[in-house]
Amino acid sequence: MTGSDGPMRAPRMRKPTIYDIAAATGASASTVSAVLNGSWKQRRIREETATQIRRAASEAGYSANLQARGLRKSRSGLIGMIVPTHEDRFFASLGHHFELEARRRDLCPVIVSTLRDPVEEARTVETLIQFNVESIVITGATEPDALGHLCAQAGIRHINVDLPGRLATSVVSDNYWGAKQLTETLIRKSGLAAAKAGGEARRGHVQFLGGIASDHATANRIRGFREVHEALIGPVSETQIRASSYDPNVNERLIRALHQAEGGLPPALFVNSTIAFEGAIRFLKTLPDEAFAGCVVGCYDWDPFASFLHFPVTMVRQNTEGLMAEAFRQLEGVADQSARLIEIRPELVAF
Amino acid sequence: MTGSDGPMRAPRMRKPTIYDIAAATGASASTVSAVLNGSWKQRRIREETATQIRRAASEAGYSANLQARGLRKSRSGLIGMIVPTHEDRFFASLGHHFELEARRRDLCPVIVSTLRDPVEEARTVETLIQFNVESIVITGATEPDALGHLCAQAGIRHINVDLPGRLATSVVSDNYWGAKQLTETLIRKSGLAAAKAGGEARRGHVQFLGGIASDHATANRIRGFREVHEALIGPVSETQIRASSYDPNVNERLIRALHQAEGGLPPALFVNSTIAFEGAIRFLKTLPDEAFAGCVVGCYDWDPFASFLHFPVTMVRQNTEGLMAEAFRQLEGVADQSARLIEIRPELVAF
DNA sequence: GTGAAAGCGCTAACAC
DNA sequence: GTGTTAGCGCTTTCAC
Repeated sequence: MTGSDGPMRAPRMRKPTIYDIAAATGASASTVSAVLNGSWKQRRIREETATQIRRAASEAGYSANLQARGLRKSRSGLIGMIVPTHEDRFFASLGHHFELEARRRDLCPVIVSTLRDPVEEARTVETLIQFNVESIVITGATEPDALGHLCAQAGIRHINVDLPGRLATSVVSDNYWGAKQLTETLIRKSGLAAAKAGGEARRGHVQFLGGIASDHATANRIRGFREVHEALIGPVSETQIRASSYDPNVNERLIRALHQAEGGLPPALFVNSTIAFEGAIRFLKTLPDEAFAGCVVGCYDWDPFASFLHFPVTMVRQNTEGLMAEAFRQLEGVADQSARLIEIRPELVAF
Repeated sequence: MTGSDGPMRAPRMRKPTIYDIAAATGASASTVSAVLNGSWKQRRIREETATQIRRAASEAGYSANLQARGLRKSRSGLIGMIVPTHEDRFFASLGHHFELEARRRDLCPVIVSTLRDPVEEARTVETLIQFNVESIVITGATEPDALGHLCAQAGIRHINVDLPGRLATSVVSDNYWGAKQLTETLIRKSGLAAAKAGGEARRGHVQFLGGIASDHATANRIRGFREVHEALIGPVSETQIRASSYDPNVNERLIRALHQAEGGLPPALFVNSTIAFEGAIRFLKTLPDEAFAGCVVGCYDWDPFASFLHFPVTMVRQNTEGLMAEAFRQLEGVADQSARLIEIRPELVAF
């Protein structure tokens, strides 16, 4: 039993402040502050005083109150990111790289998911601003500009990742390019183009499934899909594109209905996002292996397990590390007023 | 162009404070504060003053400084959680339910991943404490008690989820029970017990792969595995249990080596965690379908895609929602000093 | 080399 | 019903 108020200090006792350390060492609060936060080089403090203070601080279990520091310096050392969900490989990976980049800069990463709910998104951004975060990374927001507006109003640097906005620089995947690559691969593998060239008649057509046609990513993927399809096969009909939702259940129903109406799977299937894919395979797995003989499957987005299904899948793997690295580069760059759009190419992975 | 300093206020201008609103309305700072933070019921403020203040605040784009409020009230309205990674279905799902529970209580959820790095874990918990979070949920920590100690020292309520500690109540999956179920299913499906009973000789044995034998979860799963194995088949040999890492690469090598040494797959394979499974299937997918004829596969943990591989897999799905709900219940309960261990049963999912 | 004092923006007595 | 005042714990001139 030492008389000290050391490491086992009873819970809920007032945490020690610089004043306690000052009193304990006979130094002043400003000296303690300087010693403990590293700003002491400018203050030519005697080595002896410094060590004494540091010892006292560690004995007392002192640890700075970051809210007080933040208030005084009007900075927080926090950097925020909002994502629609963590339960998705793409966003989880973006989050992972966000944390790495943040830590590399001695910032504390705060990621909050908002479930694609505009109200929750706004509330969250508002909260981050109120905590004085240094900057905000906005990913997969339903209304990037509504959030951009909140940030601009508060004078907080921010950047859109994945989905672009007009109020800040945006770093997005090159969805158009990726969709073209994927579509071309699917059509080639399906033999549809060759069949058409040879005058052969083939039942069914290339099907696009999942996502929301009006959102930026899906819109560009559809554009890429359409363009390649038109070049290689011909016009795309309305029913070839079913992009009304990311929801697994909805997409499960869609593919089932499609299968029933057509009496089989389409010769090629372009599934937009692993989330939609998850729904689709719930139905697909009920089919016998033979059902896949005449169907090639592609998925925009990547998942390690999806690469091991009982039929081959070509996937587009987005460059999350590159997206995040570029996002931080932009956040740190000279405040180029113009809201630029930067596109990062994904990678095609075939199995 | 209104003369107002409204929504489009130039970036980086000082954000308005209650004093600005006070000056603009002729009220005092405390009145403004009371009106704007809802604590005004006790202060019987005239409806007229209140609306006037609210209007001025919204015109000025006022939003409270949460660091100042937190400093004054010594609370932050934040609740922290640390996870080893977001790139894993189990932790992503835990995180998701953590956010739901937090929001239901009007707390701002802050999840930080620490990559199973003890140093990063401690630094992160320290930072959360410094921000005065209301409580901390610790999941998948390498050293729960080291973190528990930091929290106890700062008088912060905390709870261990998934991996138990001795310094705080722990809510964990019933790994022992889950492993028994899974092992029993695998042995039954493999026909090993029947073969043994019938005096038949069968090549190979049930293999346990992945995880770290010394960590709590793995240890209990091994215990369950061993117990059922001994009851149904007999003693477990050293080589039947390979639990040295979660790393996909390591486990890919392990299963490959095993396959080579035994000249085929084991009659039953118990893979511990989807992460290890991800590595295992990198090798398994290189094998022809016939290779799986005599091998039944199980995975402790669940992934939607893993349920659609080209061989059937039995999986254990942990009850993340239940774990998190119980964690919050405990955090809110009367500060029962004893560090209890609460186990939540998972669910067996067969495909 | 070090201390005194002001103030970051907010809340909560207490006064009137 | 509303204003005055005193901090919360820290950083930062400025003085000595």
